[in-house]
Amino acid sequence: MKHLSHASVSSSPPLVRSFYERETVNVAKELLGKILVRSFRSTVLQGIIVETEAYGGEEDPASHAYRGPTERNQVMYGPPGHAYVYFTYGMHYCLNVKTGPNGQAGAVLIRALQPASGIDRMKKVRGTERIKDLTNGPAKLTQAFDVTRDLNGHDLTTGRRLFIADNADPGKFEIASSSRIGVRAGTDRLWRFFIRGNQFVSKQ
DNA sequence: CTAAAGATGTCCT
DNA sequence: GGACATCTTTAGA
Repeated sequence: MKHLSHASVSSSPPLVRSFYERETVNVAKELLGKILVRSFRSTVLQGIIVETEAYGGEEDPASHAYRGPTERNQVMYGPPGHAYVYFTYGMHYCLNVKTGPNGQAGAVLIRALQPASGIDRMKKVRGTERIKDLTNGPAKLTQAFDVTRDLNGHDLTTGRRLFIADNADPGKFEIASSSRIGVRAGTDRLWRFFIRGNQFVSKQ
Protein backbone atom coordinates (compact mmCIF):
# COMPACT_ATOMS: atom_id res chain seq x y z
CA MET A 1 0.00 0.00 0.00
CA LYS A 2 1.60 3.17 -1.17
CA HIS A 3 0.99 6.29 0.85
CA LEU A 4 2.10 9.71 -0.25
CA SER A 5 3.81 11.88 2.32
CA HIS A 6 1.31 13.98 4.18
CA ALA A 7 1.46 17.54 2.91
CA SER A 8 -0.82 18.55 5.76
CA VAL A 9 -0.79 22.25 5.06
CA SER A 10 -0.06 23.69 1.67
CA SER A 11 0.68 27.36 1.45
CA SER A 12 1.24 27.09 -2.27
CA PRO A 13 -0.62 29.52 -4.50
CA PRO A 14 -3.24 28.27 -6.97
CA LEU A 15 -2.05 26.73 -10.21
CA VAL A 16 -2.04 29.37 -12.94
CA ARG A 17 -4.30 29.40 -15.97
CA SER A 18 -1.57 28.33 -18.38
CA PHE A 19 -1.34 25.02 -16.48
CA TYR A 20 -4.89 24.22 -17.54
CA GLU A 21 -4.58 25.68 -21.03
CA ARG A 22 -2.86 22.62 -22.47
CA GLU A 23 -3.74 19.24 -23.90
CA THR A 24 -6.33 17.62 -21.65
CA VAL A 25 -4.55 14.27 -21.29
CA ASN A 26 -1.36 15.96 -20.15
CA VAL A 27 -3.22 18.05 -17.60
CA ALA A 28 -4.95 14.90 -16.30
CA LYS A 29 -1.59 13.22 -15.68
CA GLU A 30 0.03 16.28 -14.15
CA LEU A 31 -2.82 16.89 -11.73
CA LEU A 32 -1.82 13.69 -9.93
CA GLY A 33 -0.01 14.57 -6.71
CA LYS A 34 -1.37 18.13 -6.68
CA ILE A 35 -3.51 19.39 -3.81
CA LEU A 36 -7.21 20.22 -4.00
CA VAL A 37 -8.02 22.98 -1.52
CA ARG A 38 -11.47 23.96 -0.26
CA SER A 39 -11.63 26.93 2.08
CA PHE A 40 -14.46 28.05 4.28
CA ARG A 41 -14.70 30.84 6.85
CA SER A 42 -12.79 28.98 9.52
CA THR A 43 -11.82 25.70 7.94
CA VAL A 44 -9.56 24.48 5.17
CA LEU A 45 -9.88 21.07 3.57
CA GLN A 46 -7.05 19.58 1.55
CA GLY A 47 -6.62 16.38 -0.40
CA ILE A 48 -3.95 15.02 -2.70
CA ILE A 49 -5.29 14.16 -6.14
CA VAL A 50 -4.63 10.46 -6.81
CA GLU A 51 -7.01 9.65 -9.70
CA THR A 52 -8.23 11.62 -12.73
CA GLU A 53 -9.93 11.09 -16.08
CA ALA A 54 -9.59 13.10 -19.30
CA TYR A 55 -12.62 14.01 -21.41
CA GLY A 56 -12.44 15.59 -24.85
CA GLY A 57 -14.90 17.34 -27.14
CA GLU A 58 -16.94 16.28 -30.15
CA GLU A 59 -14.42 13.59 -31.06
CA ASP A 60 -14.74 11.78 -27.71
CA PRO A 61 -17.87 9.58 -27.52
CA ALA A 62 -17.64 9.40 -23.70
CA SER A 63 -17.61 13.17 -23.24
CA HIS A 64 -20.57 15.34 -22.29
CA ALA A 65 -19.46 17.51 -25.21
CA TYR A 66 -19.73 14.66 -27.74
CA ARG A 67 -22.91 16.10 -29.24
CA GLY A 68 -21.81 19.70 -29.12
CA PRO A 69 -22.53 22.54 -26.72
CA THR A 70 -25.56 22.30 -24.43
CA GLU A 71 -26.72 24.24 -21.42
CA ARG A 72 -25.10 21.75 -19.04
CA ASN A 73 -21.68 21.50 -20.67
CA GLN A 74 -21.12 25.17 -21.46
CA VAL A 75 -18.25 25.45 -18.97
CA MET A 76 -16.37 22.84 -21.02
CA TYR A 77 -16.32 25.37 -23.86
CA GLY A 78 -15.28 28.30 -21.72
CA PRO A 79 -11.87 29.54 -20.57
CA PRO A 80 -9.47 27.04 -18.93
CA GLY A 81 -9.05 26.78 -15.17
CA HIS A 82 -12.72 26.88 -14.26
CA ALA A 83 -14.69 24.21 -12.38
CA TYR A 84 -17.22 22.14 -14.30
CA VAL A 85 -19.59 20.68 -11.70
CA TYR A 86 -22.48 18.55 -12.86
CA PHE A 87 -25.29 16.69 -11.09
CA THR A 88 -25.90 13.04 -11.88
CA TYR A 89 -27.90 9.98 -10.82
CA GLY A 90 -30.37 12.26 -9.08
CA MET A 91 -28.12 12.79 -6.07
CA HIS A 92 -24.43 13.15 -6.85
CA TYR A 93 -22.12 15.93 -7.97
CA CYS A 94 -18.88 15.43 -9.89
CA LEU A 95 -16.00 17.92 -10.12
CA ASN A 96 -14.05 18.59 -13.30
CA VAL A 97 -11.56 21.25 -14.31
CA LYS A 98 -11.86 22.83 -17.73
CA THR A 99 -8.76 22.26 -19.85
CA GLY A 100 -7.50 23.49 -23.20
CA PRO A 101 -8.18 26.77 -24.97
CA ASN A 102 -11.32 28.86 -24.74
CA GLY A 103 -13.90 27.62 -27.23
CA GLN A 104 -12.57 24.07 -27.39
CA ALA A 105 -14.27 21.49 -25.15
CA GLY A 106 -12.13 19.58 -22.67
CA ALA A 107 -12.17 18.68 -18.99
CA VAL A 108 -10.51 16.52 -16.36
CA LEU A 109 -12.69 14.66 -13.86
CA ILE A 110 -11.23 14.51 -10.34
CA ARG A 111 -12.03 10.94 -9.28
CA ALA A 112 -10.23 10.43 -5.96
CA LEU A 113 -8.23 12.20 -3.27
CA GLN A 114 -5.99 11.21 -0.40
CA PRO A 115 -7.28 13.26 2.55
CA ALA A 116 -4.58 15.58 3.91
CA SER A 117 -6.19 18.09 6.25
CA GLY A 118 -9.60 18.90 7.66
CA ILE A 119 -10.22 15.18 8.09
CA ASP A 120 -12.50 15.59 11.10
CA ARG A 121 -14.87 17.72 9.08
CA MET A 122 -14.80 15.24 6.19
CA LYS A 123 -15.70 12.41 8.58
CA LYS A 124 -18.64 14.37 9.90
CA VAL A 125 -19.98 15.33 6.48
CA ARG A 126 -19.49 11.85 5.03
CA GLY A 127 -20.91 10.08 8.05
CA THR A 128 -18.07 7.62 8.45
CA GLU A 129 -14.92 7.23 10.52
CA ARG A 130 -13.10 5.29 7.84
CA ILE A 131 -10.54 7.60 6.25
CA LYS A 132 -10.29 5.32 3.25
CA ASP A 133 -13.96 5.94 2.43
CA LEU A 134 -13.93 9.73 2.68
CA THR A 135 -12.80 10.73 -0.81
CA ASN A 136 -12.14 7.55 -2.84
CA GLY A 137 -14.67 8.31 -5.57
CA PRO A 138 -15.83 11.29 -7.65
CA ALA A 139 -19.11 11.83 -5.80
CA LYS A 140 -17.62 11.02 -2.39
CA LEU A 141 -15.03 13.77 -2.65
CA THR A 142 -17.57 16.38 -3.75
CA GLN A 143 -19.68 15.51 -0.72
CA ALA A 144 -16.67 15.65 1.61
CA PHE A 145 -15.55 18.99 0.14
CA ASP A 146 -19.05 20.46 -0.17
CA VAL A 147 -18.77 20.98 -3.92
CA THR A 148 -22.21 21.58 -5.40
CA ARG A 149 -23.93 23.47 -8.21
CA ASP A 150 -22.95 26.90 -6.97
CA LEU A 151 -19.30 26.15 -7.78
CA ASN A 152 -20.05 25.34 -11.42
CA GLY A 153 -18.04 27.81 -13.47
CA HIS A 154 -15.95 28.89 -10.46
CA ASP A 155 -12.52 30.28 -11.38
CA LEU A 156 -9.89 27.99 -9.83
CA THR A 157 -7.05 30.48 -10.22
CA THR A 158 -8.24 33.09 -7.72
CA GLY A 159 -7.35 31.12 -4.57
CA ARG A 160 -10.81 31.64 -3.12
CA ARG A 161 -13.27 28.89 -2.05
CA LEU A 162 -11.88 26.13 -4.26
CA PHE A 163 -8.57 25.76 -6.06
CA ILE A 164 -5.70 23.41 -6.83
CA ALA A 165 -2.18 24.04 -5.53
CA ASP A 166 1.24 22.61 -6.13
CA ASN A 167 2.49 19.99 -3.71
CA ALA A 168 5.84 21.04 -2.21
CA ASP A 169 6.74 17.44 -1.38
CA PRO A 170 4.82 15.06 -3.60
CA GLY A 171 7.25 12.19 -3.19
CA LYS A 172 7.89 9.69 -5.92
CA PHE A 173 5.02 7.86 -7.54
CA GLU A 174 4.22 5.92 -10.67
CA ILE A 175 1.34 6.86 -12.97
CA ALA A 176 -0.86 4.01 -14.19
CA SER A 177 -3.64 4.25 -16.78
CA SER A 178 -6.77 2.38 -17.74
CA SER A 179 -9.98 2.95 -19.62
CA ARG A 180 -12.47 5.29 -18.00
CA ILE A 181 -14.88 4.07 -15.32
CA GLY A 182 -18.64 4.05 -15.77
CA VAL A 183 -18.72 4.89 -19.48
CA ARG A 184 -19.93 2.63 -22.30
CA ALA A 185 -18.34 4.44 -25.24
CA GLY A 186 -14.74 5.35 -25.87
CA THR A 187 -13.34 2.48 -23.82
CA ASP A 188 -10.45 2.19 -26.27
CA ARG A 189 -8.96 5.37 -24.84
CA LEU A 190 -6.86 4.78 -21.75
CA TRP A 191 -7.67 8.18 -20.30
CA ARG A 192 -8.00 7.28 -16.64
CA PHE A 193 -4.85 8.02 -14.68
CA PHE A 194 -4.02 7.10 -11.12
CA ILE A 195 -1.15 6.72 -8.70
CA ARG A 196 -0.21 3.07 -8.76
CA GLY A 197 -0.72 1.35 -5.44
CA ASN A 198 -2.36 4.29 -3.70
CA GLN A 199 -5.08 3.03 -1.37
CA PHE A 200 -7.42 5.94 -2.08
CA VAL A 201 -7.84 5.13 -5.78
CA SER A 202 -11.52 4.33 -6.36
CA LYS A 203 -11.20 0.99 -8.13
CA GLN A 204 -8.55 -1.61 -8.85
C1' DC B 1 -44.22 16.35 -23.91
C1' DT B 2 -42.47 12.00 -22.51
C1' DA B 3 -39.13 8.82 -21.43
C1' DA B 4 -34.67 6.73 -20.68
C1' DA B 5 -30.04 6.87 -19.27
C1' DG B 6 -26.63 8.59 -16.49
C1' DA B 7 -18.40 10.20 -15.81
C1' DT B 8 -22.32 6.88 -8.56
C1' DG B 9 -22.73 5.24 -3.78
C1' DT B 10 -24.74 2.33 -0.40
C1' DC B 11 -26.87 -1.45 1.40
C1' DC B 12 -28.29 -6.13 0.86
C1' DT B 13 -27.77 -11.21 -0.25
C1' DG C 1 -22.71 -9.57 -7.51
C1' DG C 2 -27.16 -6.98 -7.67
C1' DA C 3 -30.95 -3.77 -6.39
C1' DC C 4 -32.18 0.73 -5.69
C1' DA C 5 -32.29 5.62 -4.54
C1' DT C 6 -33.51 9.98 -7.11
C1' DC C 7 -33.80 13.81 -10.66
C1' DT C 8 -31.53 16.39 -14.39
C1' DT C 9 -30.45 16.39 -19.01
C1' DT C 10 -31.08 15.12 -23.49
C1' DA C 11 -33.14 13.00 -27.39
C1' DG C 12 -36.98 11.69 -29.78
C1' DA C 13 -42.07 11.69 -30.73
